[in-house]
This record gives sequence, structure tokens and C-alpha cells, in this order.
Amino acid sequence: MVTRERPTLEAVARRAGVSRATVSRVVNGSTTVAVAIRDAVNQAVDELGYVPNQAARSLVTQRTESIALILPETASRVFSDDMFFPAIIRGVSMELEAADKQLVLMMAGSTASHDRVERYAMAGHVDGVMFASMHGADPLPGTLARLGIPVVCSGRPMTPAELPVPYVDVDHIGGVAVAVRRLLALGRRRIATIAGPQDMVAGIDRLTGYRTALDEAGLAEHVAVGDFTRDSGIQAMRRLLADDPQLDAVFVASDMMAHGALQALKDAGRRVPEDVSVIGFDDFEISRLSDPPLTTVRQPIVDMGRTMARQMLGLVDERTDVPSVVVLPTELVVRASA
Amino acid sequence: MVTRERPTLEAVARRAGVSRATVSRVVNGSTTVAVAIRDAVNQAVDELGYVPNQAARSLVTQRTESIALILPETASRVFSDDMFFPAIIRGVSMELEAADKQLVLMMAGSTASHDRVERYAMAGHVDGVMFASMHGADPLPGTLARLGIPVVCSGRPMTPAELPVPYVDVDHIGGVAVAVRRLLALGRRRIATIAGPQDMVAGIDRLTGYRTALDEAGLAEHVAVGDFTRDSGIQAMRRLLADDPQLDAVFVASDMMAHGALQALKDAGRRVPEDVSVIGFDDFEISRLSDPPLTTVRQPIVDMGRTMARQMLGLVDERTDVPSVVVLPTELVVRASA
DNA sequence: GCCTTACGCTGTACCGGTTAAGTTCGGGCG
DNA sequence: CGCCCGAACTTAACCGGTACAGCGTAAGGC
Repeated sequence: MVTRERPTLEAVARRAGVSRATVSRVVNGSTTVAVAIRDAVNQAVDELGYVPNQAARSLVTQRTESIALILPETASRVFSDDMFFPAIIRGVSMELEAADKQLVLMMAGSTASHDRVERYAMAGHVDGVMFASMHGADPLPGTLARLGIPVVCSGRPMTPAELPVPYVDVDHIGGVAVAVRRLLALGRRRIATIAGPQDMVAGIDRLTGYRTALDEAGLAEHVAVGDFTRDSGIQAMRRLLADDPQLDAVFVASDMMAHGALQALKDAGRRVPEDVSVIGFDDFEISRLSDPPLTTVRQPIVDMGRTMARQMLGLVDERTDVPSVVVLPTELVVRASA
Repeated sequence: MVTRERPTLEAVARRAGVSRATVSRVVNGSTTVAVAIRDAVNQAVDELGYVPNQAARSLVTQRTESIALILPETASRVFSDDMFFPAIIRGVSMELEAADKQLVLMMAGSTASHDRVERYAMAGHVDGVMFASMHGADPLPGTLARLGIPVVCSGRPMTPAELPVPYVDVDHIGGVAVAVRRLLALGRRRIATIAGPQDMVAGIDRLTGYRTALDEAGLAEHVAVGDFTRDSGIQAMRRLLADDPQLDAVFVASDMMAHGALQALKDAGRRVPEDVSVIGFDDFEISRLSDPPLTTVRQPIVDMGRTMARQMLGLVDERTDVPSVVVLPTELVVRASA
């Protein structure tokens, strides 16, 4: 493995017969450089195959042109079958690529890796840190923000509002309200819910939306809690059926759990939508293809990623026109299950 | 946003009353440093919250402690519904995290982004580059390897073997052979296949496996080609049925296409497995849950990611005991569809 | 014709670490 | 007692860029 010597600015300068400083100016935005010299330098750059050394550049500019995305789960939990994180990554990646920034991906499931993330950001290895969907009142975003590192979260952070960090979220409550209203319009009156984990804002807000809507209709609530996975949806649906065999509708706080619920309902001999109406939340690809196809509240996950990345780019450029909070709309997608 | 001044080695040295060099030796493996001094330095580090500046370190060590993973697809295609890339990322990430290296994720769908990747690696921003599942005879891995940059591919590269790059792959041909043999054992004789894209080794090898096995049995082949997506599976299955309404089995080169095929068979009024046996390739999570559950050839994707990462770590450490080619076994997982 | 000004380039001091070479000092040995 | 040696630390030379002060030159003003 011949680690070929990479040419330096110095080498280019010698070949073009100018000074390092001039080459530097040409390589960056060539402001106020004579055309003849600029051409000579560019030719030397091409001939030597010169590429600026990022470490040297970062050392003086204090910028790395790369942004971290933290997935606050252990690697094994992140990519089970849920398409949330992949979609976030996709949105973020599109936007960063367009801005010619690099994406550094970090899992941070354990407390140990929390330190790792903090040290990493402190080491100046990235210009900013984005968090995808946090659990509980994670102090890390606040900590980093206090250190002057640009931070953006997907999902409203649960930390006390001492130091507010910018975030992008979707209208959970409004989306759920529309879903529950559809169940009511279908004549359903025993409407249960499978809620998400109550240490995540997405879990809490969707449950709040359900409660509010049911309250308005003067109906009794019926709640089972899952953790957004398919299996937990199966378990929760079984509990709901055991508690109230007469239930005629269920709002499920994630599509993965909704697929579990469909499975459990089928196993219990209930027909969907004839006996029980089911509405999910997410609108993953597979929800079009389930049996029956799932009515669900669509949240624009890729857009969340893009928006988060755009906020971040605004922050690192110290632009003042970046909205620090963005709430994207949700939309009811009606299919066969309700 | 108060960009707090980060303490430098110099500051730590002053506070501990020693020289920069000594602090440096303590911060890295503290070889031959007196205990008293070491403790004093460590205390100063803690008090100041010192974290070494990665750019400065990289500049002199010529190492960045981070590794790139290239997904040779545009961002929008990578995370459609296929779990291949997420699983690779997961495996790679686990292994790199354990080695305290960072993962830089890059999409490289277009030719333009090819240059971006090349320039990025040349700029010394990463210590090595891993490629996930390439199309055609991509010259990029060879180019980088020639420049002395450690490279590992997932999937045997199709480039002419001028400069062989290390890779990890699975036993496509053996796995497919086992699958086809099962179809034969079930008494099937009109066995079709839905092949993967013929510009990818995974597509080519799986088709070869099918052809070989059918050849041995003295049966005629019946091929339709898809591109690993569910939709292409639906289309291909329709063509196969139109060509030979009597077919009694189909080996499908990916689970996503197999799910499409199941859909198309159901639409055409065929029962699985009574009328037609179906075997897929991948063993994604959802294949346990399809109707009927899918018999499939399991490939250990997460392990591929891990193995790839381990090879890479060996290369950057210039260890000589790293196998440059690893072929992982596949395994037939029998469920209801065949 | 001389001085001012602007322009364009060069020289060089950093950025914050690592590491080879140099210095100091205590102890073993002849 | 002097010499030599090694351990433990300091000094200083890089790594490869950026940016700022400075300087030469040509154009412009009077």
C-alpha cells in the first residue's frame, strides 16, 4: 500500500512560481488575483492533483464542514424495522450534500456514548450537532448549546426551557385530533388508543391529542402503552381487547405498532374495518401494503430531516433569519382500515 | 451563542506547571511520566475541561480516526423500504464505535458526487473508505486504493482484477442452490426466477446459482429481471405468469421483490404455497410477517457490515493478518411459502 | 515631476497539537 | 571521587494551511 505523498500548497506554489499565500487565495474564492497568475496556479494544481488538507484548514479556520447526527438509541435498536431513522438520515443527507457538508453519524444509546458525543463535539470535529428523536429530558443538547455549539433537535426537547434549543417537530396533537374525529364520524364510540413511550415527546403529545379529542366528544378513554415496536403493538392490542372486548376503534400512535395491532385483531377474530376501525401514525411505505391497507396520520419525516439540516446550516453560518422552531403539518391518509 | 474559548494544551501545561510536551504524553498513553506529574496534569485537565483539538492532532499524525461509508445510490433511493443499507450501517457502526472511530456517511448516486467522495478522501478527512453494494464496474474503489487509501467493499467488486481491493461477500451461489434444491425436493419442476439487476454482483451471482442448480436437475430456466424493489417484483411476476401460467415455483433474488411476487400471485388467484412455491433472498424482518410467511435465504447483512468494518480497522492499523476476502455463509430459513 | 492611493503579491506569524533532539539530575560503578 | 548512563522533562521544529501586515509597482492627482 503505497501511501503516495500528497502535494501541499508549498509544492503548488513552487511549481507556479508564486507564494503559498497566493495559491491559498486562488484555491479559495480567487478574489483580487491577476488572471495570468490565477491560471498558472490552477494549472499547477491540476498537474499535481493538489487537494487542500482539511485538517490544516480546520486548524486555522476553526471549521470542519461536517455536521453530526446523533441517533439516541443503541445501534441494534435503531434499524430494526422502523423506517423513522432511515428517513431522517435521508432528509438530512440530501440537504447537507447540497451544501457540501459532511454527515457524521453517531449512535448514542448508552451513557458512555453520551460522553463520547460530548467529547467529540468539544474536540471541534464537527461544526454542529443534530439530535434525532430523544428519550426523556436528555441534558446533552442543552450542554452542547451552552458550550456554544450549534444544536438542532428533531422533536421538541423535554428539557426545562432554561436554554431553549432550536427544533423541528410535527403537529402531533392536531394530526391525532383529525384521526379521532374520523373515527367519530364513522360512528365509533368505544375508541381505544395504543400510546407511544411516555418518555418521548412524540408518545406524550399523541396521547394528549387522543385525550383532548375524546374529551371534547364526551367519551371515555381507554389506553394501553407500547414502545413504537410491532411486538409492543401486538401486546397492547391484546390487553385492550381483554379489557374491553366491545371496542370498535383504536388509534395507534405509530405504524409499526398499528401493524402489530392488525395482527392481534386478526388473531382475535376481529375484522378490520368492519368490527374495529384502526388508524396509525407515520405513513410508512409498508402501510400502503398491509392487509387491509392502513389509514394513518402522515408525518413528513424526510422533510423533518431536511428542515433540521437547513436550520443547522443557518446556525453555523450565523444567519439571523433561521426560525428556531418549525412545526410541520400532518395529514390524514385514508385507506381501508378506517 | 457564546463560543466559549476551548482550553488548549498550552493552558493545561501552564496550570500544571509543566511543558506542553509533557501534557501531551500524559493525555496520550502516559509512558514514562512520574506519577506526581501525571496526577497534576490530569487534575489540570479536569479542572479546565480540556479536550484535545482533533484538527491539530490530525495535522501532525495524519490520522483522523474516522472512516467513510459510501452508499452508491442517491439519498432518495437508499432508504425507500429496503432494509439492506440500514442493516449495513448498523453493523459498521457497532464495530467502529467499539474502536472509537467515527462513521462518516456519504451518498454517491451521481457522477458529481463521485468526485466529491474522491476529493474528500484525498483531503485526508477520513482514514479509509468502505463501499456498500456497488453497481457495475465502479472505478472509484480502485482509484482510491491506488492512492494508498484503505478501501473495503461489501460485495465482490466487478472491476477487472488489476488492483484487487479487499471485500466481504456472502455465498450467493451456494445459498441459491440450497433454495432451488428445496423447490425440487417439494416436487416442483417448472421453477422460474426473478433475478436482481445484472449490473450488480448480487444480481448476477444469484442468477448464476439458479442456472447452475436448474442445469444440474436438467430443467429449463425461466427468468425475469427486476431491480430489487417490490414494484419490480410485481411486474416480473406478472411477466413470468403470462409466459408460463403453469409455473409451480419461483426463486426470487430479494425479499422485497418476493413480497411483490406474493402480491402479484395473490392478484392472479394463485395460492402460495399450494399452487406456487416462493423462496426469497435476504430474510428481512417483514418476511416473518408476510402472508404467508416467506421462506427465504438468510444473508447476515449486519455481520457483513461488522466484518467490513473489522477489515477496515485492520487495514488502517496496517496489521498484516487481515483477510482481504471474507465470504460469509447463507442459510435457508424455511417458513410457509415453500 | 512628485506624492498619494490602490492593487496585487510576498513574508510570516499563527492555529494546537506531536515528537525528535537536547538538557538536567540522581545513582551505579570503577 | 569522577564518569557514565538512563530516566524524566523541556525545547523547538515541524504538520499544511489561513490571514494579516507590509512592500513594490503602476495609475491618478495636482
